[in-house]
Amino acid sequence: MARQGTRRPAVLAWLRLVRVWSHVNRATQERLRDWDLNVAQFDVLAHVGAAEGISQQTLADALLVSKGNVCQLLNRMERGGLIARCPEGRTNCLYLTEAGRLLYEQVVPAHECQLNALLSPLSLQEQRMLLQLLHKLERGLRAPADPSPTHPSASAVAQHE
Amino acid sequence: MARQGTRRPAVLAWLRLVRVWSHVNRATQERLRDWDLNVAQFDVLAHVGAAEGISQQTLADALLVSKGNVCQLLNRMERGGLIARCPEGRTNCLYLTEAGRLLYEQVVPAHECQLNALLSPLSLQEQRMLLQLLHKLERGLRAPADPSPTHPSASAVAQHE
DNA sequence: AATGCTAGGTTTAGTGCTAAACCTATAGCG
DNA sequence: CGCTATAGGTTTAGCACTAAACCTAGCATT
Repeated sequence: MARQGTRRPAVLAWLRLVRVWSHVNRATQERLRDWDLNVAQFDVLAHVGAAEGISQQTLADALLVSKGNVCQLLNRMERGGLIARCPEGRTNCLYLTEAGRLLYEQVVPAHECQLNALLSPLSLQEQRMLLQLLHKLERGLRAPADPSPTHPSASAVAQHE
Repeated sequence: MARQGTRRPAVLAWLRLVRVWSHVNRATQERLRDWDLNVAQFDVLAHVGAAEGISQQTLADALLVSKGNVCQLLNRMERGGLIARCPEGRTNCLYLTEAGRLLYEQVVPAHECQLNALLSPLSLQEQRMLLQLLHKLERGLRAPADPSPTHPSASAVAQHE
């Protein structure tokens, strides 16, 4: 309670990011219930719809979830008639069914629309700024063992203890 | 993937935000395993340590989780000797035990340090920019759902004690 | 061909969270 | 007082995800 003043921007930014994530996530979740989808299922639908023929493993990597999870998700969605597994060699290529594509073409624009609305407290320019910052951050995160620690901003790391 | 060009900044920003969230979350999770804590338990520890005497309900609201979840978390942490429930009226006031405070004073700075390192791809100024954008976004998100913005000034400062 | 290796997929045990029902002490009100 | 409503906490059923074991088809090497 005493150390509010000592909080670094990184910590505060993370707290806010978590809250924003949580809020948007919940809103999304609620909205998707209208189509009997949860967020993970939507992600599958959107991803397969945008890149048909993708394999389960690749899909799992793209969605940042385990392949076991993808397998279970697909079981349900296949049973629900949205997705088709098409064995090819030893991989399953994934495609939308008729129903799947129909749903895709409704729900994806709706979702993008909702996101647009949710982010509307920021102007377009601010959204682009946010996008850019997150992009930079993400690239930096993905290369943690970066052999070129060129940034003098490493002072951030060194300043503890 | 396919239709990148048609995507609005809001959608792209959200995708990036999710990836950043996921990455940092995982990194945090891994680090906390050294102390036999998961993220939720850490959050409880950090929050109670920063605001002792808080009630379970208030804690749940602050952590954006259900009170049932908090109850279960506290059961374990109480059994683990980190947290003490102190009944007062019909509410339970929460305090850290000796061991809890000891852990708190190790793990919270370490966590903040890790966050600092994780966000270090961004300069301090960029972190502040990010913080500001997220702050604005968060306020905007909370507003449409909440028709009574009774304390507009307080929300800016006293968010986290 | 026979052998072994590996990549893709599936299964399963276990964890963490939620929603919703449940319990109970207190507050409010007649 | 006594009765009800409700806020805080607990319990429970169920879902979503993971890690890790498992399975098996295809490939390489011999």
